[in-house]
Amino acid sequence: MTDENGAATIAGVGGRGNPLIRKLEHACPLSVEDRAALARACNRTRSIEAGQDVVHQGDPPPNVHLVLDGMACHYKLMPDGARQITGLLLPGDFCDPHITILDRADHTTATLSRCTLVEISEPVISDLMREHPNIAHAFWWAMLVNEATLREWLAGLGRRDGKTRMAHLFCELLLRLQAVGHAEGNSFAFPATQTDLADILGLTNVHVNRTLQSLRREELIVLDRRRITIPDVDRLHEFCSFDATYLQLRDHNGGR
Amino acid sequence: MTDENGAATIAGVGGRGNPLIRKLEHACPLSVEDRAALARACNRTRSIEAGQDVVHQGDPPPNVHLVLDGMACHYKLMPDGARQITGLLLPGDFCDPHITILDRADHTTATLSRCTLVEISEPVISDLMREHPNIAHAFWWAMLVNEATLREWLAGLGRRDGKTRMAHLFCELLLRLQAVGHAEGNSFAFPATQTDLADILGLTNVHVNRTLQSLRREELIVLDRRRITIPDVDRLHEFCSFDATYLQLRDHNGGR
DNA sequence: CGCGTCCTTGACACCAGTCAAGCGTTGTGG
DNA sequence: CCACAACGCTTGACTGGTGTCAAGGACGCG
Repeated sequence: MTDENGAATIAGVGGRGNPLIRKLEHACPLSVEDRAALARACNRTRSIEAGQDVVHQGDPPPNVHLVLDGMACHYKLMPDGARQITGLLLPGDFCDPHITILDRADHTTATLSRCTLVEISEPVISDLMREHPNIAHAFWWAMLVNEATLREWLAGLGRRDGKTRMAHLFCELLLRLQAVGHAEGNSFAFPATQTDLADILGLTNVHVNRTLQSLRREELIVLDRRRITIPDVDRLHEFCSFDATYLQLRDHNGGR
Repeated sequence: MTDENGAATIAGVGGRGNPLIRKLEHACPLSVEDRAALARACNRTRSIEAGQDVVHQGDPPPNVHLVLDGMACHYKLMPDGARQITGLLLPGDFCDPHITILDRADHTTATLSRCTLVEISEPVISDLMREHPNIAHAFWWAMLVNEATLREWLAGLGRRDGKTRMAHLFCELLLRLQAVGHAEGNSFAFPATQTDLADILGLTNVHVNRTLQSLRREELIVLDRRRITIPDVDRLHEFCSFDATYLQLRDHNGGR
């Protein structure tokens, strides 16, 4: 389970490349000390392959997991075996820092691609928040953005059809990945399978396939070898009435 | 806007009848001082009639609103005018205590029935949390339960059909209302219209009507003059595979 | 080369949406 | 006291977005 390409990764997460730092700087400016403390908390990474459960529904809540690279998710299993993904964890994302307050997890955390993770214990989180007010503020901010995203997804499942729902998701992913420097222009890696996508959107894999084709036919997206490119971002935004307010991102790539 | 039957209400919220205190005691036991501090924060109530917006989507985040009586909700308006309710506020519920971190609200808060509300300013919240560790803990708990509920609703919209979705909602409401002493046995007031219910469940009012009839026909619920009675709770739970874990309630009516 | 996983396609069924009309209750004002 | 409007509830006929089932194709991996 230890990281194979460890050296490169560790070098990466210490500097400006650390997606956690990039993400939190959308909340408020961080001092050099803040950044150093965050980098220190990220020094023990591990790599997990795709499709692995990290925390099981019903388990007592474990340490906080942070994604440094790859794509993970939270999901719930319905009694009939259906799966609903309730959140995507992109680089820089972590599950609730105070999750340990609860008795048991209400959902499972799993990887959708090979992931580089960091596990941070509750005391370390608490120390970070106590000694670095900016970090405390940023953690709060991240938690509130998580919740706002949950509401946006809920509204989408309730009131959008499959096609706009999917388009909306791609708009969100592009922005979130750009915010942590994991997009290249208007394209980003999308390692999830169509079945995963179906479990995000509340559809079936068959219908996802058709919807995807429809979006491609209209050239709203390009999907090639698990990479999504959005040829005309404005057009896609207009198509699904995307409003990024809920993500609470500052001017992208701006920092501070 | 001031409370008309003010005296009675204020007397009520000071004692054990205060739904906020009853709710938070599901998180951890509260001392006499904790309870007194909470009661003090609730001393200025106001009454608002049904169907009024309290905080508008896009407004800068205002004070924290707490519901003492009645039913309110968070909703989002879709570009085509459709409404999706993303959360129900029952007695004892409040919107995120740290909402003021964000620039602007991503959703609207509105009443579904005549409501008794309390507005608490951010500094008061901060003081409460600083000087009463139990209250701080309980606020965290409440926020995490909110989020877990959001996930449960999301899973329902994605992976349950209309009938079980509705049944599941009624199971949740019964438990939440029992937890704050606003249910009578297995029945509770449900002031929302069928259109409101549709906006909660992601359905149309027409379909809600049919679904409701179906549940009544099978005697899973009784609905009479805006009051819902559940004749056989176990049967309803089984019907929709209800698992109350996400609500994180201690033994009901137990306290501590 | 053979197997597994994922993607693709077609035919058909059904849950839920749309449109439209009618009914009941409540509240209001002439 | 009745007329009338407003609102919420109910019903029917029809449509359509998605699900289901089933089969085959493409690709990667051992």
